[in-house]
Amino acid sequence: MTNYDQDQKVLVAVDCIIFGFDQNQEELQLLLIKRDFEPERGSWSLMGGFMQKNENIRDAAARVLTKLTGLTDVYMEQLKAFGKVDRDPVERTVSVAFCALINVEDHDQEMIKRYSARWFGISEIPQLIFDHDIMVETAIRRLRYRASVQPIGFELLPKKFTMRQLQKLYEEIFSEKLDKRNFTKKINSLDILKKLDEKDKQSSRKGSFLYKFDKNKYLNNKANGMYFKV
Amino acid sequence: MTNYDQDQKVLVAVDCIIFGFDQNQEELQLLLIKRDFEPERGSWSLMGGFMQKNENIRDAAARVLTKLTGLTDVYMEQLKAFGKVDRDPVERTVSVAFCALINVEDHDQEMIKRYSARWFGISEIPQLIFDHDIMVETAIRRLRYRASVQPIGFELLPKKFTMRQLQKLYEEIFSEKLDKRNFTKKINSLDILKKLDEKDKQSSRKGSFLYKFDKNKYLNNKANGMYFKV
DNA sequence: TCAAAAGTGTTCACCGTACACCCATGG
DNA sequence: CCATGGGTGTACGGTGAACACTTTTGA
Repeated sequence: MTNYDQDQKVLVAVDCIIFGFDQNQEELQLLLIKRDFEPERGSWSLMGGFMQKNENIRDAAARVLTKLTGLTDVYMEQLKAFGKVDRDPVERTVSVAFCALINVEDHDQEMIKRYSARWFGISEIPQLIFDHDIMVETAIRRLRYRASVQPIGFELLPKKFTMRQLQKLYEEIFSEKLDKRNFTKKINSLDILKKLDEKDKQSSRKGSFLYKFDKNKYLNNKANGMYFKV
Repeated sequence: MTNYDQDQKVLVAVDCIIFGFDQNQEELQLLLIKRDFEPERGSWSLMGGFMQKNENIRDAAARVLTKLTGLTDVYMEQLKAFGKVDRDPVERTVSVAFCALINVEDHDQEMIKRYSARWFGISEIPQLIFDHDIMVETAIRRLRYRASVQPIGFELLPKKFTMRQLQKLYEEIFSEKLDKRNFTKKINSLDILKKLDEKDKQSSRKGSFLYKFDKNKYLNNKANGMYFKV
């Protein structure tokens, strides 16, 4: 075995674009941390870390996510590598961005405080360090695409949710109002939900029925293809 | 400025999935090289190389592509990073895969010989080294998606082409037969081609009209959205 | 009894799909 | 004159999009 050129080694980082859906504000949000280290101490940033030499890159991203949220087994998707020479002022670093969808209820509030992290609505994201703003843009585009192709929204909701919550979530993802009747019709036609006998009374006097995502139904109907228009 | 942890540096490679469309065989093809160095000497492989420390990752991919084909200003799209610990047996290496679309007529035949490279139809791709087969799968999926969203096919054709060639190309990309009338109708409705007065007489006695991609028309109609069904 | 959200059906326009015949030409 | 590929139009069905009223119930 020959050895490769050793002079050109660089650091590989991972950065996590963490999406959540705030039930109360009915808002798609992003979890950002306030850096308490140089460079750019005090600026807002994605949660990141360095890939270890003996660690799969995907595992590195999962580790970093767990460090901030306490969550494991989270939906994660790699976006791409960001590799401009000067993207990190300290040293040449290639960063691989991952986008994660979490159920906000589940995550560890204490851990978040430890990193001075905060949720931001996707329409009010502050300026971010390095090329993190481009990563976020990329992530939102990917989320939209993914949501139009797979029933991915359920990752962002609690186990039980109402049709209205689901609709609000998709409205946030696609940044457009959807028609209540058309939405219900579409979702029902996909045949991937189980309607429960319970109602959620939080948001109205009448109450609205709760649903669960039914993975078995989904796997049977997988041939369906598109879920929503892009 | 603090310094990051220096122990974890790794090599970053780029690998190019190079697509071409063979006019004669009407086949979508992939350009592969026969490795004349260890490890895996003699095996088929994607063209790759290492990113230099002072080089944007995208530029590294372009450099590698030029090295093999002689071409510059080629359509390239990053797929993603591949970063399993053991993907390269020699040493920990993260590879970023790029997919490139080239016009086969333009490329440098001599250079290809120098690398013992060869074109393979996408349905007859040999076993590849490392995780290159997964990269190729990913690239084909991305090509399909991209072709359904952008008028990308023209990158693979000569400047002037017939409606039949374009159709064959899309048939290859989507691996399905398309109806001649529906195809023509669809393409015409997009209003992105300029019909020329010339005919190509190679494939029939009657001859078939040549077209050119009209970038101005395309940019004006960009709002169109989808191009083909996925 | 009233305010506020939940739930529900129909119509129309457009687009994707299926489908078959005539045309032009070189040999 | 004929074999070969090139070019063209129509009819149907499905899906997305627009649109408004009734129901429930806690205050």
